[in-house]
Amino acid sequence: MAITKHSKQRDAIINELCQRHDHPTAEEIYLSLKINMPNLSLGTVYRNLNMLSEDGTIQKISVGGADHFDGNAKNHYHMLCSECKRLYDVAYPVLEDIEKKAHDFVDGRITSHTITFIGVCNSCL
Amino acid sequence: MAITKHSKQRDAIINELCQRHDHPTAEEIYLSLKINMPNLSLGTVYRNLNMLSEDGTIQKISVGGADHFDGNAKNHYHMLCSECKRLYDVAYPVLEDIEKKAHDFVDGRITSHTITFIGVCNSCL
DNA sequence: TTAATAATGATAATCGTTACTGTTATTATA
DNA sequence: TATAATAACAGTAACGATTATCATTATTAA
Repeated sequence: MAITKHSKQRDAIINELCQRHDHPTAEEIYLSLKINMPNLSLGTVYRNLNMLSEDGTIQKISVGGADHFDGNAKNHYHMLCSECKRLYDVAYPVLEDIEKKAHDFVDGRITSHTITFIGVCNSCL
Repeated sequence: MAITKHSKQRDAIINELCQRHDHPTAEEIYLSLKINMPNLSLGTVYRNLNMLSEDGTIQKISVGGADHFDGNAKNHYHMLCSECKRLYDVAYPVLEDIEKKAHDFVDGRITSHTITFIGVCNSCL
């Protein structure tokens, strides 16, 4: 089902996600918002995050364990700390031509790409 | 717990994973092996796949939904078909210097990287 | 050959996520 | 601005993937 009607809950979810840059999980967003919206439902958070990532307003990031969400819809890269499992933005310039170049190595059509660096963040070192 | 003792089950899992190139899930491996090992346990498959991927013998690939496993431990890239969710190898040359280059954009140490192309495979087009 | 214990099979428990259901809020129209 | 249609909601049950537990079996070293 596409988004047609407005809702306070969805506004709050988008707002929360755009204000923080730590790529929270659905449950982390839920816990943050529940303080001021005591009868918010976890299912509502999941439903909205999925709708928003399907229509390209936000990004869903699957790196094992729980999915993370990113309010920045523009393609960019991430680093996953293998110790604390936190996910960081990496401002490495996006490889604009990699999808075109990769076409020769693929049987099909490429629509996007992701790069994830794995390592250990400074607070874990 | 690190691997110390030998087991038929682990041999069979490694063998199965190295013979096929379709990046099966734990359950797919389990179902294949169960034909000739009727009392193989799914937990055994998971336990061994995790141990093997921890010590670098195989790769675990998390792309949403169930984890996939790859008997080729050398770094290489993948394409995920957004239609059928199958995972394909992409023989795009590995960007040997990207981790060094990315270091400037990261607070921490990078140990590896993955690239996943998203698209639609030929059998779905 | 025996003793120590890693690894197993079977199953219960957990975790993240989705589906269901009756109620509420939003929106378009009279 | 009342009414009707229905998207979105809260609460909860169900689900699929994975991990944990535990008694038994297989491997290995002495």
